[in-house]
Amino acid sequence: MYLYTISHKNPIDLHGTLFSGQSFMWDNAFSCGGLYAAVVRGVALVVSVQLTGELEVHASSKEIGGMNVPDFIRYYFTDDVESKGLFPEKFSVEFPRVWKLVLPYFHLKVLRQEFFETMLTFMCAQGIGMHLIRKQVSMLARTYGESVSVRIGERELVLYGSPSPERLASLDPLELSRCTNNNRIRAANIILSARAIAEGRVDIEALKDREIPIEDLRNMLSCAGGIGYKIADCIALFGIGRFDAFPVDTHVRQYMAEWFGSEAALRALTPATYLLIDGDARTILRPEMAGYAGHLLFHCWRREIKKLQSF
DNA sequence: CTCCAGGTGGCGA
DNA sequence: TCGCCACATGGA
Repeated sequence: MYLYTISHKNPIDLHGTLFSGQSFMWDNAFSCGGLYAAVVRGVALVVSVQLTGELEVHASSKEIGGMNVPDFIRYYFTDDVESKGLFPEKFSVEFPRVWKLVLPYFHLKVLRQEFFETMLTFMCAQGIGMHLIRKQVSMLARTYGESVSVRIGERELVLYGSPSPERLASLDPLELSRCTNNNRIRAANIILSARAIAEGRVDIEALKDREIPIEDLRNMLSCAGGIGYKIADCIALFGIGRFDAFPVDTHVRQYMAEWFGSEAALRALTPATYLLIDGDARTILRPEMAGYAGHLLFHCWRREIKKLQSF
């Protein structure tokens, strides 16, 4: 293991709500007591925040995806995204009550996670509670992911990476459904998507082209079975780093109605309604950062209003 | 028991 | 396009 002490510009707190996206849904990457551990691109990472505010990082390799560890960590935790610029200037004046509520959530970071890992975890996140989603993701990793054993001082940790498309491609839906809440339709859809990637029928690098308008990207991603607008936007936001993607789920719909008076958000979440709410959000938030800011609002809503404990 | 959870897709009117 | 319903499980 290699040890690094990494300075960063923006506040990063590994406690509680801090982690965004499926980072803390991803049970293999846990963040308890200020500690974060995960396998990223085959490299084991154990990260903790020091009293000085710096990050202490144990890594099983000096390099991750062609980057040195400190650079990768700052990239992965989106240290380049300034929390000050997430909301429009006038937001605090137009919505003072929401502004006051969301202020404590500015330390929350949306992570730049892997494409297939993001697709897999969010395909498991349909109409069920966070608890069950984590259970599926955890079981998928322990059953089909590659394990990496690491030693941090006296602590022995066994971490599991996200399953590769190749590993899942050859599975039978009935077998995989043991890890997908017994939902065979979901398992079959995951296998189909895994095959498409493993066989090179989906060009992931092409999807990462920043020139693609977000509505085009959403349409391209939602072509696959089991992926609608919401999951497509989640993949774009968390798996491609498209912070302009604004996933609308049951919680977002609720706060768009309650906090911002969106008429569309009062109606059932059909595809047409989805696009209307998306449009409303872009008039309230900075379009290019709508998803990132929306994610702070998402956790704020769940914790402060809905009083939910789970992340 | 009922309702809701980080939805999607098939169906009929 | 819109309203139901199945898919599956678990917690409040």
